[in-house]
Amino acid sequence: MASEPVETTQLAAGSDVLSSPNVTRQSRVRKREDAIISAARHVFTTHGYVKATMAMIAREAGVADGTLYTYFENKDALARGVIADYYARLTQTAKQGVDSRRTTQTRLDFLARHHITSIMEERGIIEMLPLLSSRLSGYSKDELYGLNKTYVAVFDGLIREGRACGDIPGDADVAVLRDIFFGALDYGARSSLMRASGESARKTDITRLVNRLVGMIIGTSASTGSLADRLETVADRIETALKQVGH
Amino acid sequence: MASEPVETTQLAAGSDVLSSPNVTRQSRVRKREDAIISAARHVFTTHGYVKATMAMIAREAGVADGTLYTYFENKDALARGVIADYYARLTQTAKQGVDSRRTTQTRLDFLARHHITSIMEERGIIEMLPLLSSRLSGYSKDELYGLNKTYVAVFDGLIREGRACGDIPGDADVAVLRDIFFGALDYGARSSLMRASGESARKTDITRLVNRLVGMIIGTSASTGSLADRLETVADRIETALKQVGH
DNA sequence: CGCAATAATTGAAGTCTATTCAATTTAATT
DNA sequence: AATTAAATTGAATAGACTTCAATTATTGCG
Repeated sequence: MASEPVETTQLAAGSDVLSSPNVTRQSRVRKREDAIISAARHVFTTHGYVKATMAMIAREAGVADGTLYTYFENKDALARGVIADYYARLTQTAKQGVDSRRTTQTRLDFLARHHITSIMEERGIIEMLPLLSSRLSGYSKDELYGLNKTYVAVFDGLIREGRACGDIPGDADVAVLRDIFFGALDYGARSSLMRASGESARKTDITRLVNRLVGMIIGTSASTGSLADRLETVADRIETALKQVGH
Repeated sequence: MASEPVETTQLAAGSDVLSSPNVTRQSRVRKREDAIISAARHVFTTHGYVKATMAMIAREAGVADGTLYTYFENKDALARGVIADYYARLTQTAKQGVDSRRTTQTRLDFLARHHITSIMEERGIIEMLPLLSSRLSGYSKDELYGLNKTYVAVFDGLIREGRACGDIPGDADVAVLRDIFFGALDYGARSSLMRASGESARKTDITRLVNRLVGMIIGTSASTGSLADRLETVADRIETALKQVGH
């Protein structure tokens, strides 16, 4: 429809990004990617994934709309980029904090506080996760799956170490403890923010939850009722069998 | 641009919805609202909030695009409608199941299983929640906040009753236990689905998590007649499974 | 340094989707 | 049967994501 090549007016595109000597192309590209991710993080957290627009992000990053697409395939990929960056930072600071502490209890305590605090601060980011996790299957191929795995590995290591030196009793599946730990913290973050009470009230919320949680894990007494356990296993099998009959 | 009133061809709009006698307008409207919510639930769960389109929903509900907007203000409101409907059903079945059991242990156990099972089945629905919760403030005015509150009230009541009759030791804040309970179940549902192992593996995941969780709250272990309690749990589950086969 | 080749950037155009609204059909009422 | 009110329709609108041909910037080389 449009016929003539238009007189484009583009002036001084990257005027602020570069201008210092010996910056290689690669370094400038990396810098721009950072700028885009920062802008995206800001826009996503303030407006939410749905209402955030690519135009807003481009404007805040100081680039044209089209430029975003040379760095990220689409809006989805951009959001995933933001989350990936978040996980990287989270894992790094978590490891650091854990390493600088000695006892199992203080380490667990730190990890819990670190997690819930980060979540509450950058809540909008993790909220995008379920949106993006490509409908169930194929998620394990996703980069985010791996990043999440390395993050929670910090917790897993703590548990195993704690067991080895007798600080943590019981033999519950680490996966179960992990679900309880992170699940409670995520949910707790949400509900504390929703109550929307003041800063100090939230502090109290955090302390109560973290203490309880760590206490439960460290003080867990092993229920060794193997007979009962086996009974439930039997129930599992009966249920499965019945369902198969149904179909 | 378009000038002339067009010869519209609309034929037999509600031909399938009505056609029985003494259906009042109100009842037809209610039926149509149900149809829309059902269609929306289906489309939202299969495609996710973002990729689901109003046109898809309208088509599946058997109405014109515009009709959706006489029932729900916009896409957001429609999604909230779906969630509200979900919560209503969830609360009803939860209450019912709890009331039909006697001991604190079996009740808690049922509630946990009921929750995680429902979540896993209709996972896409609750995943929309964070998207819709109007950015923090003002959420307490939201209908969904109230519905969630009445739902978790079932758990709260259980805890208080359990304390009153000595089944649940300790004096931890109920809010903290609630965060741990529902948080662990939500998170556990996600991670079990993500591992995407088979049907029976997921059953085992659920059993492990629920047992641990209930054990932690009740104060655990094989102290007082837990074998008998667990036996009842097993009976519960067999009954439920049998009922499902029946349908 | 000048020039060709390559990479990055741009923004207008294309396409798809949520939402509106005037016209129309259907139900309730007198 | 006629009138009033409600519900429904679907084409039109506006705005968002994404593409791509044209343009600009950067690198490598003689």
